[in-house]
Amino acid sequence: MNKRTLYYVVAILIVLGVYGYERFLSEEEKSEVVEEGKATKSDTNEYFLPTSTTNQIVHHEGYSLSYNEKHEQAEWVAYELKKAHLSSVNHKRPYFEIDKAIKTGAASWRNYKNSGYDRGHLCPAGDRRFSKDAHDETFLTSNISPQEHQFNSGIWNTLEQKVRYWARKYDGVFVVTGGVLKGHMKTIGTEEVSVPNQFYKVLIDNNTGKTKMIAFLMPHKDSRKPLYDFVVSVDEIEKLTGIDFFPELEDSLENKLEASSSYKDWSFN
DNA sequence: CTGGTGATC
DNA sequence: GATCACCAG
Repeated sequence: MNKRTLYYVVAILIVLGVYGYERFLSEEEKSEVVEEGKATKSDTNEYFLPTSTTNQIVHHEGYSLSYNEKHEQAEWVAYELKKAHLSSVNHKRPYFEIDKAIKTGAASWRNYKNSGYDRGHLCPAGDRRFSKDAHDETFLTSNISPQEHQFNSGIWNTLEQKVRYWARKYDGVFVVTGGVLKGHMKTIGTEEVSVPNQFYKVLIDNNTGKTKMIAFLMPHKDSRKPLYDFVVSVDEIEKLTGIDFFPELEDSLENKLEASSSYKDWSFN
């Protein structure tokens, strides 16, 4: 065998090897995560996971969530948005699927049909564009909440884009998002999916040396106010939702950061 | 980017 | 039900 042929054979073997490995990974994902919702998560993910008020945490490949059966949606969705996750690859939008990992039964997408409300992503599809699987995984019904289109495509979208900006600038952020599932709420569909009156987003950056947090609380309506007008302390969101956001942080650091509603460490430019 | 709807097979 | 074309903020 001459040298040229040898290189050719080696190249083929590498391609087949990578293909086989990806197949292996996708099989593993199917059996463990999508169907069973078992606890496969990164250490970072585990460290920053909030508490669940409903005792139903489900882990997917690209995000974890706590499902509230009564309100037929997640009380929080949490994921790490790494700088390396940011991608300009476009994927075709899939159909929403009922999340089989929710043991009490996740809401059907039919509840949203002709409801007048968007199927608003909690973990945005735009944050999971680095692979088709990660992107498609955001189209599970456990990852959506009814949102007014003007809100979703307006100030909420602006906030989501700002999060991507911060992920790029600060080399990744950890994100927790949800609707405030309290008080009187409108419902949609036969399963009575609650329409939150407020949405929140909590961010922590623990990888640029100094740990920093920022939290947003927004009324469920579009606004032309600047984003920083919606900054609140993490404590305020914990008080509203009953969720403890970063229980595994060292207590004195947690107390100090969660009490602050300062946004001086976060660039709004 | 964030989304929806109507026609078609 | 799946797809494609077309629509809006």
